[in-house]
Amino acid sequence: MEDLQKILEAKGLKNTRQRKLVFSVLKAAEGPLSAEEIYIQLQGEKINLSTVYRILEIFLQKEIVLKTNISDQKSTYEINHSEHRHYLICIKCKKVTPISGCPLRAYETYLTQKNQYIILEHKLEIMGICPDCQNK
Amino acid sequence: MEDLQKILEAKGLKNTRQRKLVFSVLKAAEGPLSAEEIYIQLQGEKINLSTVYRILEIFLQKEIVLKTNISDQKSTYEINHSEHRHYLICIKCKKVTPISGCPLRAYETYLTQKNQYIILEHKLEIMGICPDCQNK
DNA sequence: ATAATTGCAAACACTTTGCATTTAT
DNA sequence: ATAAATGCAAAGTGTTTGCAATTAT
Repeated sequence: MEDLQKILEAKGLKNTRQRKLVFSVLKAAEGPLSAEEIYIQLQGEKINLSTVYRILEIFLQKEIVLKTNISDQKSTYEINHSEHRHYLICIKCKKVTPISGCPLRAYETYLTQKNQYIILEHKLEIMGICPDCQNK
Repeated sequence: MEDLQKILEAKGLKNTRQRKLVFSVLKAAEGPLSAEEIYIQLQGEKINLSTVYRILEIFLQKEIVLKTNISDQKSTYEINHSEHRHYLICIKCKKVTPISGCPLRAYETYLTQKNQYIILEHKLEIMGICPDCQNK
């Protein structure tokens, strides 16, 4: 957790109990989590759901987390390992599996040239049926 | 619009005035539209926003449209040209530009083998700054 | 000490739903 | 004639906000 302290300090943010909590939940998570999922994992701790939202918002601004809209309504958040990641999403059990590597670097270069776009980032989500659900 | 009539008939759905309207707006659109954007384009016509939502929902089930969450909150919809598409999204003006071709077919094959996943579909969104906004 | 952060409750934005009425078949 | 679709208003989610109280520096 020393990570966080330095990061926050460097960005002029206070190292509060609630921020540590949210950060630790995200750090331990396998995949992206919604604000509510984080909040639920913190039952017993004194923290408000709106505080979770505010923390995620400021973590996002400071690029400590990434935000995605994998599923329909809820946004989800994950630690921003600068090396970026994509996920396989099982349409049956909703399990989210990280995949290593990104197939799009070369393609981005091509697109930049063709469309005169300055490309900053991309989101890729691949949906399918996971091995477990195939055997049901 | 004869398209729609046949499609609906084949799926046991009624060919209503409202469904024709929503379909025609989507057909004319350059990129994905939110329910509200569709509704706004139909001002003057007698149609309710909740009807737009219901129509989009049933079009989605019947695979007449595709649904995405490009931006934060609102879902957007587009005609399901079976040949699938991806978009460049300008982070400044929010303009959505379709790109031709999909760079992921080969990669999907590779993933299937590596992860034992049955891959059904994917979403790819590429964010950047469009040529117009670069000159501002 | 003081500026930033939090909790709480209330507001907001997007979407869904129940039910009576209308419409396409 | 009848089952499906719509309009309307009300309820449901997920998220944001104003303000007073608390907390990290």
